[in-house]
Amino acid sequence: MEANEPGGRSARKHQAIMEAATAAFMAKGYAGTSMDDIAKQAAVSKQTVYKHFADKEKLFSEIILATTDRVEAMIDLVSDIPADADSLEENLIRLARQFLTTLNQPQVLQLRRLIIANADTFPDLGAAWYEQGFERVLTTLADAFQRLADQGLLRIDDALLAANHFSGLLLWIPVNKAMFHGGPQHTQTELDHYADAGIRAFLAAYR
Amino acid sequence: MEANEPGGRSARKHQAIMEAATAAFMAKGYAGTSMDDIAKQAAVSKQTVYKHFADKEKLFSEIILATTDRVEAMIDLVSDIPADADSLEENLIRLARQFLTTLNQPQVLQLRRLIIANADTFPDLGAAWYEQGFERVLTTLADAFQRLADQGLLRIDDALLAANHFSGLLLWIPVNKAMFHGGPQHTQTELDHYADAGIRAFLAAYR
DNA sequence: CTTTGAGTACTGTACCGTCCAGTTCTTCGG
DNA sequence: CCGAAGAACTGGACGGTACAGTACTCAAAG
Repeated sequence: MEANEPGGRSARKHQAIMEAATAAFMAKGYAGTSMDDIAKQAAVSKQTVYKHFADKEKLFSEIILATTDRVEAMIDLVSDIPADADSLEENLIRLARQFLTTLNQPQVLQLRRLIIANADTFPDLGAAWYEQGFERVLTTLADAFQRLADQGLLRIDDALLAANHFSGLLLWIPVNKAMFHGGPQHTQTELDHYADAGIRAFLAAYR
Repeated sequence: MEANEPGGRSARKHQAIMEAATAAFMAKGYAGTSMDDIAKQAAVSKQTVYKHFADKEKLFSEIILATTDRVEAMIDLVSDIPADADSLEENLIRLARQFLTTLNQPQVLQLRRLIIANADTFPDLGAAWYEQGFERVLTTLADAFQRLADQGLLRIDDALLAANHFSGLLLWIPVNKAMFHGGPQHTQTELDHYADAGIRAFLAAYR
């Protein structure tokens, strides 16, 4: 046999189910995805799915919580802003553009929609994802802003509030538009424009 | 006979179905609501429901589109900002507080979630609601800002962008939090705090 | 040889949309 | 004002389908 993936057969099946379920839920939503679909897509018998995950809800929960590790990239992105007075605007614009581009990826938007859509049925899940994903990025960003403030580059009372305003200025419009429409609605050029304008307003308020 | 509601029997039934369906969809989502539920809740036979609405999708569409008239109140709210230099901040804060309070009503949040959750299945519906609800308020707000700018009270290049920034500063955090959790998460005091802080940042950027 | 999985049939349930037989409301001619 | 034609409504049953989760047999991995 091919020892493609490490970690025994069972672990490989587990992985395959996770990946198939993630793709399926993302594409067709919770109610729109059947356990047969997932089993078929994972090239696995339905019995095996139920061996690894008690029921559909458990499977969904694990899928969603497993995605929170994707925020690590965002954390890294916002954690180190160079403390250089001359190039502050330039650096923030670069950060803002990456911020916007990352959060406008179809996968990210789809995940957002998936969680929001099922926040009624899985309130704990939505709350957990908000705290472990959303708020972690915000507090990290707030820390970075606080450092810039300590060095006199920004004028900030409440760093967390500043981080909130930062993301609100950048994200409110494009993310909302994407939420109500099927998917991303903006070209890279438009996103960059939002980023530039947002940073201009942010610096006018906080420098 | 009691002539409770005007318009013949048929019109009354139509109304009852609309109301019951709205309540049911809001509470339990599209997939979670059965046509039998709606009929029962409206005190109407299922046959009658299908007499008035071709199928479940049509019913849902009409329900959602009927809610766009609620934005009239918002339009009125933002359309007339007093052009008084001395009390500009005060007036904007009052506007911001009403803005936030209105959009944090459970019904409004629930409606948002309902539309977002089904934007995959009903893309036209999401787009229509975004344009007729969301964007109408934004353009009205932009017009109001433009008038203030013409009178020298604000310094604005792109009025629509300013309106976007206005709402982003105010709404991003509380609305997002509410989207991921079950319902509203904030006390009136917290909302007012967000409003005050948002306006402070807005005026720092645009006055 | 034991554990795990494949394949598949099966149970029970939920629900959309239709049909029908009988009842109630509305309307309109007389 | 009266009473019949006709439209709308009721209530329940039904067909068809989809799907969560289980049961069971047989093959294969370790």
